[in-house]
Amino acid sequence: MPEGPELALAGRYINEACGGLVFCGGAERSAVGRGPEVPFRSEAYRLGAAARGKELRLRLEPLGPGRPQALVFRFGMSGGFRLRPAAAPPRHAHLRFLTRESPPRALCFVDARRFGSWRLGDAWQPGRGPCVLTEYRAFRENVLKNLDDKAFDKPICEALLNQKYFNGIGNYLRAEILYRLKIPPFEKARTVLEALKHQEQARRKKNSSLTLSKKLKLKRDNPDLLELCHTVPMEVVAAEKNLLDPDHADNHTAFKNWLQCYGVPGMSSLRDHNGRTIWFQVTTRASKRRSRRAENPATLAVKKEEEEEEEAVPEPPRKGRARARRAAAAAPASSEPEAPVKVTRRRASARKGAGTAPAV
DNA sequence: CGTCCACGTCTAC
DNA sequence: TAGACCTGGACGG
Repeated sequence: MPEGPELALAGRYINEACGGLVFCGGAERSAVGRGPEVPFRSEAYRLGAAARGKELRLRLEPLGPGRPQALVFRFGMSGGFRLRPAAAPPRHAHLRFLTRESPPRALCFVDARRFGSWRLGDAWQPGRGPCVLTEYRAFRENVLKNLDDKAFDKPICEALLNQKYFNGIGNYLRAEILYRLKIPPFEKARTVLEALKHQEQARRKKNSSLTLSKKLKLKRDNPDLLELCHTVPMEVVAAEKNLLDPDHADNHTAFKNWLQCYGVPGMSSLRDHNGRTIWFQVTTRASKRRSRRAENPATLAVKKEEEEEEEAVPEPPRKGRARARRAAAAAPASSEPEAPVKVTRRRASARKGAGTAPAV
């Protein structure tokens, strides 16, 4: 579930499904939940939610006397919220808020892997930047004003996971965003982003004579990297229709269909320096020409025809820097030169699971 | 059965 | 920059 869009959707889900409900009692915490007991109890209270990047704030507002209580959640790899009959809570529900309905229901914070957590109070985690979804202006400025930060010494694909600057971007979004512009993932972040500044200025000059509506259209049709950090996650939020049931089957299917790069057959993948898989498309001179011509591709058709050509593989990480605990697979023999890094190119026929296809 | 992989942080050599 | 923290799904033998 959980990158910016999923947190935003969880917030909407809570507000829409629970906005009209009255809750009562305290917050029931499971024995293993990664968060504190919640010092709150009320005979009648309401819930409201707001998301910022990869955090979600929940407010418990008593209808009668009593002080409100706020909680800030992070979802880790598997967290989310569900409203369920209180008698049949989902597995791994670590915090539950009961409604006053006749057969009561419970809004549950569910998190199988327990990398998620909550804290008391309404403060966002200090050090996380503005939300790419809800604070676009501030987000953009925060990046462009701080390009001297060493965070931008890193490859763009790694910088995009830095929540100090890209609060809400995660592993699938970084792939989808870079893919839209065909930016090689291991290009230095500062180089990519400095270019935006100049580009911004150049365009402003060039377009100064155009009408406002033409300017807007130009901007829409040629989004830069930072704009995509906003619009791409917005697409996910807009696409999800079954808000009231986060685990409705259609949702997942729609999401899978939306992905153009992450985990998609035909795309390539590498481990970044933190051992995370970065998905991207190997670009060739030919394919660049092709996509420039196509501009608004009937995506599926374009993907299919992607085939063998001499490739301009992005600068790979200097080392395999792979997973945590490897079963001593690749021989550690020769130290440097041949990086154990594999560029995997999946053909359309390849099996669906990630990491299956043969290296080329 | 087993191994590998997963939408994310954290902290400790 | 390795791990640690977790469960569960997909796939292989």
